[in-house]
Parts: sequence; structure tokens; C-alpha cells
Amino acid sequence: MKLVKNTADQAGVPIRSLPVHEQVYQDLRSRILFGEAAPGQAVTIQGLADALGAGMTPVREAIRRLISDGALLFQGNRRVIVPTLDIAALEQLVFIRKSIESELARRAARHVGPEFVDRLSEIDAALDVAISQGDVPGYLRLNYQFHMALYAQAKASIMAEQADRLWLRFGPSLRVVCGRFGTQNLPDRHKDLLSALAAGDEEGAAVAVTQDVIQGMEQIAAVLEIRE
Amino acid sequence: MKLVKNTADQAGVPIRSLPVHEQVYQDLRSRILFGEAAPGQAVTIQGLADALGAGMTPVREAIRRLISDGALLFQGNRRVIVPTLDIAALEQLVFIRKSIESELARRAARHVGPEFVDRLSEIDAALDVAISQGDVPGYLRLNYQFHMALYAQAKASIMAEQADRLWLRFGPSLRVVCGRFGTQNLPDRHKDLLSALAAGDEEGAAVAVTQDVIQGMEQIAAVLEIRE
DNA sequence: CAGTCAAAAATTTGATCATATTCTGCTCAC
DNA sequence: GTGAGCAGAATATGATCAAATTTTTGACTG
Repeated sequence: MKLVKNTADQAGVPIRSLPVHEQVYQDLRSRILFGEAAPGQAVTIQGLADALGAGMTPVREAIRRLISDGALLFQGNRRVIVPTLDIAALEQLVFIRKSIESELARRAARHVGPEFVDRLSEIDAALDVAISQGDVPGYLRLNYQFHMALYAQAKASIMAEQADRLWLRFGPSLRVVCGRFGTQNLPDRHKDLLSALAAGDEEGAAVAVTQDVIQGMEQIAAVLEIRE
Repeated sequence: MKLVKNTADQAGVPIRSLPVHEQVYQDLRSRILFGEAAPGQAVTIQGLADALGAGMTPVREAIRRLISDGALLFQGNRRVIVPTLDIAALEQLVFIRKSIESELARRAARHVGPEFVDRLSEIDAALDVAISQGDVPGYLRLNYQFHMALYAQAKASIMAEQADRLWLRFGPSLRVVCGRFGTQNLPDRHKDLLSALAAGDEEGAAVAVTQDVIQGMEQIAAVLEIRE
């Protein structure tokens, strides 16, 4: 019942397997990011340890990291849950995302060449396919991939990391949005962004990302208002 | 050699002691925040466990959280160190701090009353004493206290938390600044801020904090440039 | 007699530690 | 200079204890 050994794969391919706590972290992280965790859901250490076939210590470390990321919420007593967004939190997220992500787009526009625009266009094309097919998980993953690929070009690792963490906070709520509205009228200012990038237009890129952020957050706000 | 029991103190005072991993986290956190940890210094799990008289599991959790906070750096292999700031990192910190902390000041100005301005003035007075006496630890603690007290009034917990985390990244370098320049020409736009708050001037408060941030970061930048 | 609320037992879960195992980097011989 | 071995440190497990939640049980009231 042991996981893969840590040195090398049997086929000779030197797959450098990550430590268990890192695997657990990545696993939970993507579940939260892509809406597989429902807001308000309880997260138990022992439950996860059993489910993932890992010990308690690595699971514990992964959960601490995610709490620090804001992806999980520690509820005074010893209970950990997936946080529920409210309007106030969402409004703050909009502000921070606008500040950081528009700057990241601006800086990325400064550095990228045509070959990167092509690569980003490919992701966007796949994204359009996912949308037209109503493929929600595919949409969420590709949209994340699109934005993070862009931000990675900004040569601003701290800001990019910061942005990355922010996405964890609204991941669980995105699922709810898609469950209600489907994939049809999802925000997509990606075309604007791609032309701005191709033209080397920094401000245009910043504006496009800002619009994308605002529209996405408004979708979530709409659902939140219905709930309350 | 055991820490306090978790239930109640022997004197009957119901001191609700925090879990060990939380104590270790707070301890390490303030050490980093107030410059007791040198940039580049190695952090070992067993070393801390021995030094603090705690087990390895709680220490491990505390370290993971601090890594997630950006207060510690995980170096690919299994090494953890106190990160060293470079110019690029500092420039990003300036941008993010300006965005978030100025907005926090703006929002705080919207909510605070005279009694809060008084309280803040008291902290600032103590801060001036610390500066004039060359009390570096006192300065660092009071300056932190001043800013966080303000941000706590903004009714924007996510943004305040975000700002709090950012301070961890330049804490270790502040010590170096004070070691080199002393406490004499440290930035202090606090008087401007206090008058803006008293007048209910949101923009004035935002500008004052922005200036304070810029000046503080310039001090660090000056030291960094000497080093390289 | 039935329904409700409260107290207590049982189960679940979290916190911590001691210990075994694995990995990294270094040293020393060749 | 290179490779084997060694020391130390990190990773990971399972056991143990404590706390909290849930369930069960029982008494009291309408």
C-alpha cells in the first residue's frame, strides 16, 4: 500500500516523486481551485488521511498551508472548513485582484514575444471549445492556466504568487456559478488581451485583464445575492 | 520541561493556552517580523524543536505556515532559510504595499472617530520616544502596531491580513537597516496621517501611508544597493 | 402515555510525541 | 577527481491522550 519509491521509477524514467505532504497539498489545492470542494464543507484530518492513504502528519501540514493561503478556514475550535464567500470578501478580492493582476498583465506585455502570444492563443482556443461544450471542469482549468501562463511572463514572482493564492479564495464559489448559469455567458476578455499583447500595448493588456476580473467577480456576486 | 497544561492554570485563572503549533508559529513569526532572524539564516526543524522544547510535528506545521506566508523559503532540497530580499523583490513589495495599504488607510479614515485617533496618537508618541532613545526593537514593534491598528479599522479583513503577511517579507531586512543607519532618520509620515484621520480626509490618509511605505522601502533599497 | 429536554456515555477527531525510515551533503580514501 | 560510506536532518507512521461532537438514555412535564 506504499506509494512510489522516492528514487526512480522502475521503467528507468527518473520521475522525481514529491514528498507526500506536497502531493497532498497539490491535490487538495487543485480540488479547491477547480470547485470540487463545496463552500462550507468540513475538512477532517483523519478523513483525508484515510481517503488518501497517507499518514496524519503530511495531511496536517498540507492543511496548515492551505489555511495560510486562505483556501481553508480554521474555525476557532478545531474545525476546518472550506470558506463561504460573502459580498464583503468578494469586494475586497475584486480590489486586490484588479491591482495585482492588471499590473502583472502590464508587465507581461512588456516582455512577451509572438511565440508566447501563439501559445496563449492555443490555450484560449481550447478554452472556447470547453465553453461551447459546457465542459465546466475544462473551462475552470484552462481559464486558470491562461491567466497563470500570462502572469508567469511578468518576471514578478512575488506578485504572481500572490495572484495565484487569491484564486484559491473564489474557486469553490465558481463551481456554484457554473452550476447555476452554465458555461454560456462566462466572461472572456481574452481576445482583447491577446490583441493587446500582440500589439505590445501594455495599458490595453492591463485594461483587458481588469475587465475580465470584474466580469468574473460579478458573476459570483450575482449568485451570492440570490443566496441571501 | 512540559509547557502549561491545556485545561486551566493552577491558580484557577482559566488561561486558555493555545496549541503548541500555534505558539511556535506566533513565536517564530514575531522573531522574523522584528528582525531577530538574519536573512539567509538556516532554519532546521530539529533545532527548533530542541530549542523550544516542543515535538517535531508542531514545529513542522508552524514552518509550513510561515513558508506559505513567504516568511521562510523552502529551498528545493529539504533546506529552509530566512529569505534574502533582492531589489526585484523589494520593488514588487513596494507596489503591492502601496496598492493595499493605501486603500486600507482610505477605508479606515472612513470609519474612525476621535477616540481612535487618540489611541493611535498614543502609539505614535511611544514610537517617537523609542526612536529618540535608539530603541530599535521598540521602534519595530510600535511601528508594526501603529500600522496594524489602523488597518484593523478598515473593516476589510482580507486586505488587512494580506498586508500583515507582506510585512513578514521585509522584517529580516529592517534589522539590517537599523543596524546600519540607527533610528534617527527613519521614515515617519504618521503625523500627516493623524491629521488626515482627524479631518476625515480619506485621500490625505491614503497619500500619507503611501509616502510612509515608499520611504521605508527606500531605506531598505539603500542598504541592498550597498550590499551588491 | 407521549414528547421534550438534559445529562452522560460513546465515538469521532485533533494534538502531540517517539520512533523508524529515507534522503542529502560531506568526508575520506583510493 | 571520483565514488562509497557516514552523519545528520527531514519525512512519515502509528500510538496515545485530550477534546468535542454525537448519540443514547432517562427523567420530568403536559
